[in-house]
Amino acid sequence: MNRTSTNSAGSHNGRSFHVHDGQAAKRERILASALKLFAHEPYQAVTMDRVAEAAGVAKGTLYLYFQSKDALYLGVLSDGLDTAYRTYQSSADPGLPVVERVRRSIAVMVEFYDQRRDFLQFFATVEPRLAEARNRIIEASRERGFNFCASLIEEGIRTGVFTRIDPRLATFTIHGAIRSLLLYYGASRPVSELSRELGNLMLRSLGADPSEHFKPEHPQ
Amino acid sequence: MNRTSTNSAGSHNGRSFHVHDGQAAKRERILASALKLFAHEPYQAVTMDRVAEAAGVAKGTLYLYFQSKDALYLGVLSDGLDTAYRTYQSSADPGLPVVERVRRSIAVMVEFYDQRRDFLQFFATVEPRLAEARNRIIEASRERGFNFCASLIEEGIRTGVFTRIDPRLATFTIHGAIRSLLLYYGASRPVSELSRELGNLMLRSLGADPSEHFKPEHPQ
DNA sequence: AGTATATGACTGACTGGTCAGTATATGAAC
DNA sequence: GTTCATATACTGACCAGTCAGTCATATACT
Repeated sequence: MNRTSTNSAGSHNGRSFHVHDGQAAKRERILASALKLFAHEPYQAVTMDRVAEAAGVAKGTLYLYFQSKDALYLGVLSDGLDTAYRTYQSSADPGLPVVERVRRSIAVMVEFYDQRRDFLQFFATVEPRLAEARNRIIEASRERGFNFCASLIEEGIRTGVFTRIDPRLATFTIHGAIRSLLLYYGASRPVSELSRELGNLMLRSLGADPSEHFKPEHPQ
Repeated sequence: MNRTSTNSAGSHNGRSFHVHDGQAAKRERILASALKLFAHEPYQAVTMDRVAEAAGVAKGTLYLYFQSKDALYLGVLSDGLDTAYRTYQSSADPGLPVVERVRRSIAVMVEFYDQRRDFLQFFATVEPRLAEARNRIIEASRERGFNFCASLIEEGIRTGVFTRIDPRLATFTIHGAIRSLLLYYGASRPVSELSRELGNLMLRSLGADPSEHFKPEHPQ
């Protein structure tokens, strides 16, 4: 299914000029161009010719890196999801109390998608019940993210910080909220502010007093 | 744009057999068939031939009722949104206290989409940044729904039932939560139960004690 | 030379939309 | 109630455009 997965990359060459930048970096360029297009137009409307043009390569080249249009679409998707999950995961700080970790998780995710509007848009309009492969990727990734969040909430319940609620339900609430917040709330308020307020909202919904443990933005 | 809108219908004929059911009812049949297809496959994959086949009419007939494939898609969309908003609106009971009205709104909306999984699926995957017309319909409908909800919350804040939060933010949270709840929560728990718990969750996030005003499911 | 990579004109399949023609309904005239 | 006339609803073979994917050729690199 995938070739050129994570191969060679930088053998021993010294040159990396403007055009001939690369081997596998070109794959990134194609993915980036494709994302930009897919984010603003439906699958159907994005032609391989235009992807090629945007990426600055010939159409045939696309087929050296991706088996098909579908595979390209899928590549964009899994690439983005991987990054998302890595970011999400890496921001976890086991030292902090649960309330803060929840707050932090929300903030990180909001920030992540806020800085990647294209991917957000793209991801928001992926057809869930589509081709099997596509489905499995999303499903799996969603589960990963959800479980991460749900177990956090579970811990909170266990330790008595949160009310006894369905962690899965709460997780969906949080993720749904972030999604619709970023997609539909205009630019009338700065995102960081919204993010904080959303955190409070969510913590309150979990039965925790958000003001209680508040500590203002300890730098890094 | 639309012909056969709400015309003649039943002149004076007595017969209405299985096939020759109708004039404008056929439009509904086409919309229903199209919805079923669009809900499970991307726009691209749904051909007019298959819509025609599913609706039991010839392809040409589709073009008697809809100007184009896009118009058909759009028809499915606005049809569903109209129904949604009407349901939403008609469930409003100005006599109830705010807390109960919020609870009720959530319940009604969850139930509505739960009974219309196809439309939910369809609606969830509509490409937001698509054709202008499509956009305007969704945008307008979303605003209507949001405003309805937001003003409810505003009232709650004014009357001191809710904490001072951004009503718009809270609205997005609620809608996002409903959406992701229905789309991703499996069948492991009955929807009515989830709906109630979600109501409590949301009320708590708004700063109201959900158990306080609780009254068990007054019939009708 | 030989290998890997890139190109872009070409093709074959697909599908939205059309339209000339058929079927059905309505109704008037006898 | 039969016949004919007119209007309306429907049909499906057909066409023209589009586009994913191919491949013979070219170019760069070793």
